[in-house]
Amino acid sequence: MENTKGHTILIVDDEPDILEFLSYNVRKEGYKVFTASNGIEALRLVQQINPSLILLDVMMPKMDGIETCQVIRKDLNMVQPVIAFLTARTEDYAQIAGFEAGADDYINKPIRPRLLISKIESLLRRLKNKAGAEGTANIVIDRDRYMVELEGKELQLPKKEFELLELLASRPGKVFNRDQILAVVWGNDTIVGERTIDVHIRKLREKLGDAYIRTIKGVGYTFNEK
Amino acid sequence: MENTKGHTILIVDDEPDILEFLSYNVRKEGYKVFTASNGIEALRLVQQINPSLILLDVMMPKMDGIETCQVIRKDLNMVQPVIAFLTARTEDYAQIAGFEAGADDYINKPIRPRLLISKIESLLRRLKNKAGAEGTANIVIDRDRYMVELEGKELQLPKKEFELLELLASRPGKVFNRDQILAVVWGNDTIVGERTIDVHIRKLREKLGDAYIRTIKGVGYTFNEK
DNA sequence: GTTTCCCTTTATATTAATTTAATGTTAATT
DNA sequence: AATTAACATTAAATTAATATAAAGGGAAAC
Repeated sequence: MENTKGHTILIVDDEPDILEFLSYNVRKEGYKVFTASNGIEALRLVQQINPSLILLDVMMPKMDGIETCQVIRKDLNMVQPVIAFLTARTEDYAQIAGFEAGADDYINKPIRPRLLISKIESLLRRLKNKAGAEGTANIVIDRDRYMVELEGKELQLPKKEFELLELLASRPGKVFNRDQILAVVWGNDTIVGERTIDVHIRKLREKLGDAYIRTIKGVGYTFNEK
Repeated sequence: MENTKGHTILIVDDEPDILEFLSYNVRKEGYKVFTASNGIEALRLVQQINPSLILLDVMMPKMDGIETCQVIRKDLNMVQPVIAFLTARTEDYAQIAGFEAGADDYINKPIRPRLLISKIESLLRRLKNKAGAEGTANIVIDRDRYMVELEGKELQLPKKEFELLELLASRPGKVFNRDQILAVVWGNDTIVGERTIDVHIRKLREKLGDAYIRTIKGVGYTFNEK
């Protein structure tokens, strides 16, 4: 397991003393640290340094933390960083507004270095898991090579099974009914018996494991949504 | 090396939207990403950043992907990167002279992020193992002499067999269906019987050994893949 | 002019994918 | 709790796809 060091962290606060105190302590742990003293400045920097984590003061002049967070979260072209708010204990309203803006965590002032570092590590660990399994299964379907990659394992499937899985996995969570499956995988004109789909589902489950395809009785089948 | 998996990837496409979409998705995985919007720009960048992998759009103004690829391949002073072409699905395979230009892979548009990442990983893995130790077969194809060198042995092949093998080996792992094979090897207009391809496959297997060409029943044939 | 070799076709065998059919299980409904 | 429709499961039967061997035509080589 790779450690969490080597990440870029952006710290944003309008008070120079706090900024210096925080960056000193975080840098000491081996992280690459950048600083900004307000939201505008932060937004400019974010583009360039692509931080994994932003520590964002809520109360700031010009553009406050919540607004800054919202702007970042709206930018779909950005690799979304983890965002933690720095709040004074008294600002309890900030928590509510903050979560809506897309915050991942809160750190209360005054900040104790030990706690800060431990929170940073925990947040970065969470970031790492985010990429892999978040709800939907980690499946790749390569039509070119007629290959299915599930949780890293490569699978070779017969034609019908491949196409059935391709359909189901094209929209994880969506329930496909039998008519839809027949229309896409078998074609609208071909007529097959009542149990044909079931048998193919069975074969897929044998190969993938039972966890991926779920039966919604009376409705159809759905992929994943673990 | 902060925030990267240690590989530098250059993405080249003339459409800003696609460029942004791709670089976002690749960057998210931790690669160091550079972008260029045409071949000229790409060539300039390549010198400076020494990418491990280039994703290269085929259709571009000024200098298209194929030409760009050729220039890179001719530069003997360059650490040769892996090059994957980005192609629209409509672009007829026969008319893409890509594998003669030295491409390592093709990725069809529209591009699905999951598949893209999986292909990038597979290509970079292949780069690591280089010299054909594991993975792709060690085959050299000499178009001028209709000569194939496989694992050290030299083979003289008849025209049709040669061209069939050349096609299959141009993209190890890709499954070519009968229509694609007919279009490229026989030409779109000629009509041959249902079993002609099989017989040529048979002859190739006789000469190469059975291990290289695999049948995907109902789909087509593929070269190598272990 | 004969021989050789490549390409294709044809006929039949072989293999694997797909479907059917028979029976067991589950879960919703009454 | 009984009923029933929907689905699961297995094995056997069927079909589709490809493998293989053999043979013939025709062009190029000798």
